[in-house]
Amino acid sequence: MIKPFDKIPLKNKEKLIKYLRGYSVKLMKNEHIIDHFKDDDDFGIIVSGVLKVVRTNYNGTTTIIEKYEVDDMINISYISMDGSEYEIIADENTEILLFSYNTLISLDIQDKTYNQFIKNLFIMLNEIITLKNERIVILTKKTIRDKLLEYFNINSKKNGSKYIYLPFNFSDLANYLGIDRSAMSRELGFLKEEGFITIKGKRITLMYR
Amino acid sequence: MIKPFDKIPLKNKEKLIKYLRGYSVKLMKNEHIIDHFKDDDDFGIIVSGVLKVVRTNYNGTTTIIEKYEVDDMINISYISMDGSEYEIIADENTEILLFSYNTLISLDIQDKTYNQFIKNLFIMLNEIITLKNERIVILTKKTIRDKLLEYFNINSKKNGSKYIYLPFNFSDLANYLGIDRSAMSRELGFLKEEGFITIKGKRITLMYR
DNA sequence: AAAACATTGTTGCAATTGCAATAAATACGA
DNA sequence: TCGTATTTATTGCAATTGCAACAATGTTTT
Repeated sequence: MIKPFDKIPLKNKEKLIKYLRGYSVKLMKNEHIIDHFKDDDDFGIIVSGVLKVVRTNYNGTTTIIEKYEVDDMINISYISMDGSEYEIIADENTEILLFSYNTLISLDIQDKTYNQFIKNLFIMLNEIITLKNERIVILTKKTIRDKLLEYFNINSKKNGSKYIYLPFNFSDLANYLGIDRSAMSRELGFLKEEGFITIKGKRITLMYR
Repeated sequence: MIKPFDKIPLKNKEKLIKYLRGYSVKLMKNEHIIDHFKDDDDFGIIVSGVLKVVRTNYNGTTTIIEKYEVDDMINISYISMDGSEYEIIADENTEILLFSYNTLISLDIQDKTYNQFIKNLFIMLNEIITLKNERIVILTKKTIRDKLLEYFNINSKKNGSKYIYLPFNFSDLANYLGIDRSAMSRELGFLKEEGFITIKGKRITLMYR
């Protein structure tokens, strides 16, 4: 998996960051990013730690929408629009490198480091799109069962195995699939009963593969 | 809105395409793209015409998932995986420029045209991600009403107006929102009754703005 | 080890939704 | 303009789902 500064020597990296007027922000656990970034600086790279995007429900319960980890790229603008019900919060002490997206794309220089950086980001975006597409395919399925099976199939294909290791807990899975957790639990129960799957912790085995 | 070959003179563009071993494919209306591209060539740009991604239902009805028009970029690999229920079909006579994504990203040259091209694609991908995110936000809403209202809000914000002009028909809207068309029609009826919206053709007015 | 907290399982019930079938309205072509 | 095809509206009904409340299990902290 490619990273933002792959193939870029440390020295050049530092020059590049200066050039892009990137600056680092350090968040304590549970701090909100909104308090730190300026309007224009809508583009970040996680240097260390973890950021989570949470949605706070009308009744006060919060669910995690996404997680960003080291070397992930995050587009802050789409989440932090005013009136948004989403917030970006540090899940632990976290450092982010912030840029202005506009500065990034309006530079008109022929610089090897800069070009390599753009190219790395390009590749990363392409991977992100693949993931978003997968999620959209799942979310457009009509029933919980179909969503689960689609999720299973995609992930079983990915690692060429009938085993699936959930990268998060069942609560977050339900969230990712856009369904109620208890309803999902019920449906997983049916799938187990009918012999389609077995579950041990975060490992799901597809019996029909 | 940026295009793949912005800021690239025609002459350089032709050189670049040769360099990337891009080649053009012409599809007649209703032809499937699957018959034309090689495994490795998973990356295309629409030169003329329209491509549609359709999902064929178990009972034979097909729904349009996405449309690609001139200068749109299309990542074919994610759709054309075997066992996929999706197909890419020419909606009219269409010409596509096909590349190998791997060739594109593994080139290691310092060439102005090439770099500009990557940069353009980078910007385009970023826009695509914004759109995908919007759709995901909508799709994760629990009720039809909430999906509709979210869709309205996003689009009303976008053009800073209480009017929304649907870019497709209601059938495709239901599809975009991942819901049953008749159920959507019913809910739109309620929203009209309750005075939230009025509808005239493809124009929806938000009365609460 | 106990207590506090977090995650997962279960279930009744009401509300929402998909589905199917049909009617009405609109667009389109001969 | 008439007829045909496509799109949209309507509605009954069964199935699915979200919600709430609570139990059970697992994890972490003191």
